[in-house]
Amino acid sequence: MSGVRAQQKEKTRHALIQAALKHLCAENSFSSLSLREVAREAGIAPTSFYRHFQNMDELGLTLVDEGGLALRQLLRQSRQRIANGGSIIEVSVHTFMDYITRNKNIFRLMLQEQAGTTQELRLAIAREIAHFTNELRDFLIVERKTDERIAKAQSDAIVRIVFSAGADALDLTGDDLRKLTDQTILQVRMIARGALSLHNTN
Amino acid sequence: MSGVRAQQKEKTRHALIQAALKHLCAENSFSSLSLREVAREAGIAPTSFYRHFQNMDELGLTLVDEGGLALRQLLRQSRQRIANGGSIIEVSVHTFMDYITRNKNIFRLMLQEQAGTTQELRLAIAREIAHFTNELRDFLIVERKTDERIAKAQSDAIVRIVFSAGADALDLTGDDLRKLTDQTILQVRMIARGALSLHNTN
DNA sequence: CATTTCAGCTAACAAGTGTACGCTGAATTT
DNA sequence: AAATTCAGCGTACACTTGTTAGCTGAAATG
Repeated sequence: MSGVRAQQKEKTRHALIQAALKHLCAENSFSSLSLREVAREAGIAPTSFYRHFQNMDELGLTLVDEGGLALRQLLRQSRQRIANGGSIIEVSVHTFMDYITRNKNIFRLMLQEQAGTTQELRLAIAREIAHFTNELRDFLIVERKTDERIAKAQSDAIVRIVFSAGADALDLTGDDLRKLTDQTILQVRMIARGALSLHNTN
Repeated sequence: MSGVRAQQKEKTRHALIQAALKHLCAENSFSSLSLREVAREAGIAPTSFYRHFQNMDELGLTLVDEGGLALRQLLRQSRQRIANGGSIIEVSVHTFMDYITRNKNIFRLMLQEQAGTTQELRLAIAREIAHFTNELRDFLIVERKTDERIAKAQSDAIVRIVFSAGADALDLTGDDLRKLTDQTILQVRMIARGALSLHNTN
């Protein structure tokens, strides 16, 4: 029942995932990563790859799903920090930037394949982002009593800006990163204020 | 002096550019486009490609530059329409969406390679976007007397949102496209109002 | 008219790719 | 203890890729 065999299989599956992630950087996109490369890095024969994934796209899908999961967990932490008092905007943006700088490769994958070649991957990424947007929208409606149409546009705008800034954050460190983060916070504040203003006048 | 020869060369150079553009769609990214494919489509031998570009990256750079040029020209038109009266926000967003739907492939290229593998291309695209942002920022400072820091954040936010929405617009038509455009206008309004609000209180 | 230039060609290469096929041996099941 | 399963392997095949080297013939130059 312990499953020595299944355990070993899970292990090399993980090795494949790690191998793929390792090769993702500014110079190597996921779509330019070959099955053979991944297999080599993971220490198995190319043909053994098929024991774990039907093709590279399926591996990519797995990466996106795992990345999305990590993101959502972080968001939950973020919401807790807000519940304990603290600016929702500041905390959220900082949380997001932290996530990105600590999971650069997964985020890069999402950025690259968001406009990439494989429809399935594109959809998966769109789904992850929608997840993000919807949670924020619901928060705005329930906690902030925001009008639905406004809340939808507002959450969508915020997510777009934060993701876009996140893309730029990948190549920054230190003071530049701090500046970008501050500007992003300012921008999200703009949206929040603007939404409130439109809310009250319409 | 007429240059029958130079004329012919320019012609096949154009054919190469068109061939590359033709193959850009949701299913074929620029980075997955091979030199041989482009040459085949343009009707020349693979090796003749080198008579025009040193490598594929140089072709990509050319595409980005040409796309950026078209975009800037459109922006100028847009600004004229504003001078003749009309909401700057509405006109600008509509102009942008028009550009995208009419130049889908160039815009796709920019989206795909914005987070792509070739540094030179990435930088070129970043430059084009910065161009966009800077012109808007200057407009805000000069015409709208906006504080510089606010103007910078505001223009940056607007460009981020419009580009991001543009990416989604690529796959939409008819009513969906109209809805997205309307929402984008609303979002830009939010930012404008929020910027004004922050401007007056700080 | 003689010479030079040069866009485009063919042939060829080494390297890398995805994937089909069938084998092996250890883990698992019966 | 015998039978089955199956993760991983090696071999092999048919392609595609970028790039080199050298030729050709028409256009440009003097």
